[in-house]
Amino acid sequence: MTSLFALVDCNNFYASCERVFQPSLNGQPVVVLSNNDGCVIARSNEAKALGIQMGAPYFEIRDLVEIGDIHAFSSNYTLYGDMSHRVMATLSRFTPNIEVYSIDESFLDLGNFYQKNLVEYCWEIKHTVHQWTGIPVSLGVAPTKALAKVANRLAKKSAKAKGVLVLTDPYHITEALKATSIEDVWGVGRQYAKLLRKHGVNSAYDFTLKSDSWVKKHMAVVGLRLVKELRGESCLELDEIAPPKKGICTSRGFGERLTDYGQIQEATANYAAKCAKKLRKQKSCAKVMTVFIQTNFFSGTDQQYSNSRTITLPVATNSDMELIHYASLVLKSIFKPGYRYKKTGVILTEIVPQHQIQYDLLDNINREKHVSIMETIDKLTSRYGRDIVKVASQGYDHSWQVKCERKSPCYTTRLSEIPTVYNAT
DNA sequence: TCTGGGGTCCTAGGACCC
DNA sequence: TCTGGGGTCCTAGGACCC
Repeated sequence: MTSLFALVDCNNFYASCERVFQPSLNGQPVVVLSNNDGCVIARSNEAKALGIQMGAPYFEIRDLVEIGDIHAFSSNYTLYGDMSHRVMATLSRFTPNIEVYSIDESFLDLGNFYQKNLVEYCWEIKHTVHQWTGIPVSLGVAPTKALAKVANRLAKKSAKAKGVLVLTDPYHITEALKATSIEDVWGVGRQYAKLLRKHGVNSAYDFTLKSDSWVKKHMAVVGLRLVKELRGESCLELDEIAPPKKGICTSRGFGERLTDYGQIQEATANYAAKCAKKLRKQKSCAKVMTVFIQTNFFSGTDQQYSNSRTITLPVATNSDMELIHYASLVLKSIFKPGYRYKKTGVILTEIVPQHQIQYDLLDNINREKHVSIMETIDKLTSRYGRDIVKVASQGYDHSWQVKCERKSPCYTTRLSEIPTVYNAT
């Protein structure tokens, strides 16, 4: 049987989410900003047309925002996550086999759909998603995932395709590959693009003409898989079930530079609690923790310092109290006074299923109690909102928190309420 | 003044063992 | 003091993704 994949991609996803709830912004330039309102991470077509680049620092366009020529939003991941679920649920109606690849993209297995009128089916998918969720999507269909990516990109670019492109016959596939420059190929980043250009590879088509041995030598097995996919040989399967994460990280820049240890400690405690929550969500515990701290690399005037330390925990855990405790200890050991800090983060690795923990004979923590406390906290927060209950060292001042001055309401989910502080001792 | 955050996979090289 | 080779495990770093 021949394989066939559709790549469904939400157009300008974050910007589209904002527009669903403010339809007056349709046809207007809209951008969404990164944490701290630092730079542009999503743009509507109108914003792209104004020449605003991905990653452009916000201060470069602030004037245009202030006079109302561009509408800018702080990122609102609660809203985008919920909208993403709605889109994916809608897509699941169209095939039993779907891989949610990222917050705004899915691969659909259409292997059994060759006999269908594929173009018509794609249009039906596109219309239904738009009607049910308000989000515009584009579809690219082809015999491999890498080719479906190529098709999807052209579907968006081409005025004729209008968001749907089915690539099944060899002639059209070749034409599509010729029309795709090498840096636009999925899996070819800046370094590989440079290397390939140096060797005369300017398009995806040129790439398919390179020998397997050349590709393997310069781009290892990942590159080899990619070039085969572009030639139409399917090497990447549909991964329907997301495997549990092997590393979990929470880090953020502060709203302003911090020098005070207490504030940095509070931020770090909150990041540790966020990591713990992500662990519990996938029913895992972590055995190794890294904490890092850094000043602002971009500053030409500030004294620079950065450091990190990794520790192995006595017993793998997903408890807020325990992870906060260790994160605070590690932070203390790497914090040096006298610097203006920009960012800290907590990274957890050696992640194991929570029912497979190696206990330690010398362990004197009442783990059953921790588990039941965390279950209670999770229930309360899912019912009454994030931060309704927390560990005392997480504080409630939050002067370190990221700036998000232009955030839209969480239209589709419950709002947080006033926090109650839980004492962990 | 202002420049994101969270992941994955692969490889080379060193340490260590027999 | 010199003489090997092969295997495994771990880590750091590089490449990529959205």
